[in-house]
Amino acid sequence: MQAKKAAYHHGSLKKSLLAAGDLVLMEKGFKGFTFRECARRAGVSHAAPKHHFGDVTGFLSALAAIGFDRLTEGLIAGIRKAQDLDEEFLATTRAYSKFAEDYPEHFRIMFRDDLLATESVELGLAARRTLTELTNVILRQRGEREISVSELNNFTKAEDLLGDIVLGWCHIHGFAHLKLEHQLPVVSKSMEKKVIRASSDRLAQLIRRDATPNLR
Amino acid sequence: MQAKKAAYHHGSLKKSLLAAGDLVLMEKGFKGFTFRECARRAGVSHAAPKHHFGDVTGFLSALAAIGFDRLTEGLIAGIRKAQDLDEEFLATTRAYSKFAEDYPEHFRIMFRDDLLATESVELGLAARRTLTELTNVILRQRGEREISVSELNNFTKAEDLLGDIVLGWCHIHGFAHLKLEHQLPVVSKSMEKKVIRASSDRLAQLIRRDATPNLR
DNA sequence: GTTACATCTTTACAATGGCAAGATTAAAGT
DNA sequence: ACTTTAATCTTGCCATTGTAAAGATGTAAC
Repeated sequence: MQAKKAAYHHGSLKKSLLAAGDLVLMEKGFKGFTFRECARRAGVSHAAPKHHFGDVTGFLSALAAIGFDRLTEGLIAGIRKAQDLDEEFLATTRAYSKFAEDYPEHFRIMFRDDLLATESVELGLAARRTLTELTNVILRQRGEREISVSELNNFTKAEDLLGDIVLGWCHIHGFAHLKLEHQLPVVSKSMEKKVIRASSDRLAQLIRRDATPNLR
Repeated sequence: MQAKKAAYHHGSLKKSLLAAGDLVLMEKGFKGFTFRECARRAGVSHAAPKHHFGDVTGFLSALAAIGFDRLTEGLIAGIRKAQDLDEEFLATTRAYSKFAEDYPEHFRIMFRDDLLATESVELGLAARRTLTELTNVILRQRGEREISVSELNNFTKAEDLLGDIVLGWCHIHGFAHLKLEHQLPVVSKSMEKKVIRASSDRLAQLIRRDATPNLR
């Protein structure tokens, strides 16, 4: 039954290929990531993936979408652990950075516009789910009502809120990215912890301080 | 004389290869970037680059170093245009982002630890020159004395200052990166300008406000 | 039960990075 | 001046890759 026989029609090849690609990305990294290797692991011929993903770009987009979903989950889990609003922004920063640390190769392809099929709705939706989570972090800091994914578009038109989102996300993303690529001028692990706590807290303070007081 | 005859010994192949690689990166992007194409443009055989750069990693590192130097120059030029300290941080953010816009493929390889030879002193120095420039932006905001490249190591040990550098650089880098990869939730160009001005100014204010008052 | 379609394989092709062996030239000894 | 040594570049080679085309196989629709 679930013993994968060598049937001509695989049955769930798309899933198997994604699982294989996910592994290859983690084990061999983007450099060692090849279409053919993924096909080999899925136990099919090297041309099989074409029917499901088109070209490499399409395949990477699907893997990037998985990455975004994993990031979203990581953010939710990290936020849940935060005791109160004071710790939530720092928790978000940490969760975001932890994802980059745990899935560096995913993180890399997720933010590579040139390697992805930007028209992929699947990828777009996954990215929007992540953005919604980040937006809600900011909204809570501002003491405002949270939104759902479907409301995202309307909210990004408010200049005030958009400014806070950019302020927060740029910091969070910048830290995770610079750390991942070893560009941060930090000497020790403990120093890094102190620094990111300090800067996150200061930023959260700033966002809350400038928010309209009557709403919180 | 300077008419490049087909001499067996090119004379300045390293330079020519770098110039070729620079162009290929800009014209064809990282995806179309190949060792052989660069060799072709330089008018040498496909195996010639090996003597000068080893493998692709080494070659990309040299190109990344060029990118960092270009970024450093862009930062200096942008900062010079700023009228006063109030505008300097915003000017830095813009210059950094402008570099990412003008040289997207350079930007991409510059922050790809896995593609570069991290042991390259050339690359390390170029990156440190950029970091020094950014550090000085923060130092000026704090009303403190600027540093030279050689002093960089000592200064990154001060937790207080390091926090401000991380705060500033993460924002600057995060914005440039997210914008380059089209992940910013901005609707219009004008909106983007407003937002980045607002967030940069708020951040600069924060850095200055928390700096020790007696020093400025 | 036949026809259309989706899925997967096989084969082929041009291109790439890296290696090894050889050709050519410059430089350094002597 | 002559030889030797080392640096530089070429040629030829190999395994590997992504993509395309055509064929094989099974599924589903009619």
